Amino acid sequence: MDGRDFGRELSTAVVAFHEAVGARLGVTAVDQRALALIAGKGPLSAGELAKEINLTPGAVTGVADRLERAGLVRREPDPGDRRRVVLSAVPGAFGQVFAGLGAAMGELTARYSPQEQQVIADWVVRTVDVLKEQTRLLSEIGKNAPDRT
Amino acid sequence: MDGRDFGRELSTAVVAFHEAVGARLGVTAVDQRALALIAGKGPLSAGELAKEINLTPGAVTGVADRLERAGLVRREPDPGDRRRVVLSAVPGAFGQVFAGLGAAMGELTARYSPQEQQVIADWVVRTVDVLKEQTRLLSEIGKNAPDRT
DNA sequence: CATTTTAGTTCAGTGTACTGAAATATCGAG
DNA sequence: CTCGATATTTCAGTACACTGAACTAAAATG
Repeated sequence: MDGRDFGRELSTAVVAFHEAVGARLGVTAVDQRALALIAGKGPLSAGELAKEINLTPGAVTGVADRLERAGLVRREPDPGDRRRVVLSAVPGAFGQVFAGLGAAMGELTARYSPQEQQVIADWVVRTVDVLKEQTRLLSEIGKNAPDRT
Repeated sequence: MDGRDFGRELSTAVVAFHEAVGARLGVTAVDQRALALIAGKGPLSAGELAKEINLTPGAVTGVADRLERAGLVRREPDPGDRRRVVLSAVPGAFGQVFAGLGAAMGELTARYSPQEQQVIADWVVRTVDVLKEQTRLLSEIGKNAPDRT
């Protein structure tokens, strides 16, 4: 098993898991990426989110609707500018869905020695960087339409 | 960084990458899971694939159409039973899309010692198992509709 | 052979997420 | 206080994948 196959199996399993989560909660893959952004970068306004995920404002309303209905984000008017709507992740809600996974992963990780955990953490961090870079490349090249007949 | 966060960042990056690939090739997330199945389990008939990914035969025709158009699978009549259509992964085609990723991952993995690679491989395998198990759990529970008002 | 069963495609209908434009509400400048 | 600019929502129209049923072709059964 080399680096390639690592990725293949793992990424298939990850995608399948996300699909299951999405089906369970009634949110799309895009919604989940939006949630990850909100959770990661802190509260975002609808407009900021629209730019980040490259969607029209109208579509973002839909994203926010679904995430709010699933109990994953809160939608609050910005006290400083009441035109704005600030989306923030509901603390713990994300974790609640991923509770089973989080627990299982914690348990799994605990079975490795601290040095081993260090190696794994290092690999994951670097893998994430690689994925981000490759995603960026794909998106840029992807601006030429895929060749169809 | 503990086991939970491993998963979060990594899985977000994986999903984003898959979305980019899908957009580039004009295939859906489901199509990609189908491709992974075909590549992993060897050639499958349309009917077998339908059972595996829980889709109607009609939908599978669409999956096969898109994968074939993207040059990722071949569609050939089964010589032993000419009603059947066998879907097989086009060798290298998958790799061509994932070439950049594969190369980068190979390079990344090579930077670890054999023992470290062993640890990583072990962790990945177990993580895949955990993901599959959690996906299964979600899908089963998910048969109760998500609670909506 | 005739008949039934099985495999896959085609097609009409449905659901859903996206775009683009109009509507609503609030801010900031003069 | 008025007016133009900005943020979000609403809404009609569009695109697309899925279901279920009808259809075509080939195999198995008697």
